[in-house]
Amino acid sequence: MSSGSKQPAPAAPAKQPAPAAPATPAEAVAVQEELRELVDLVGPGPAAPATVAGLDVAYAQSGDLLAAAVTVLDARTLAVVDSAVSVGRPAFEYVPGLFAFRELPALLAALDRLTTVPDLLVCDGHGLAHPRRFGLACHLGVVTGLPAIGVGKTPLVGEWVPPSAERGSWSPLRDGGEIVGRVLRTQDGVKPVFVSVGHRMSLDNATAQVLALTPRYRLPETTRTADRLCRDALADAE
DNA sequence: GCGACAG
DNA sequence: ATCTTGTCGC
Repeated sequence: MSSGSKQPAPAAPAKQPAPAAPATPAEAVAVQEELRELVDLVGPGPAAPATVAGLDVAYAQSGDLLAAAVTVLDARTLAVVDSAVSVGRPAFEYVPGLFAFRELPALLAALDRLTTVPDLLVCDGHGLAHPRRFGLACHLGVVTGLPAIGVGKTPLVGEWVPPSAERGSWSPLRDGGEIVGRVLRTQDGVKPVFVSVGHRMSLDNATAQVLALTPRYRLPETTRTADRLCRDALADAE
């Protein structure tokens, strides 16, 4: 578009030029230290997103092949309206705290294949609830410019007390003197999940979105549909 | 030194 | 993440 267009430029979320892929854990840490400054902690993010994306990755037994999937759900009906997959190799060894570098390239490739742009990314892993406050959800949020939240099944950092047994109850996840997320009960009597902000979202809104995505099961429908898709894609690839 | 450690 | 049998419960 020329600078003489009638309309002002759309307020497109600023994508972040992807830094070179790190080759060593030390380089990966340096990338995190650099990108963490770009995380938007204010949000508050969309109160009523039209579409919400789920991202997940499945690995082959051999460990040298993976399939990444993104499913986009209508936030109101939770029906899948778009999806994409990408098969590849793990881009990094698995190191707790550097987990994102393994799956990021494949996840970004899958995101690129979508025909729509989701209003929110729901990631399988943590956001701020990370040793350097830059988990997968922050990384994906900063690189895509999209609002993002992290939903982890097990803790990585922090201390907490179990929330009461009813769906919707939560307790703060604390680490190093700060609140980095929430331990949220998504169904009565099930193990809680660990919700944290990724990018351009408030913790309150992140919690609300996760509850809206868990009408029946412990994990968000976004995660469930993406999990099924990447498993199927991996089976086809083998 | 020992234990913990997203997926 | 993935490897794994049965089992308890709706």
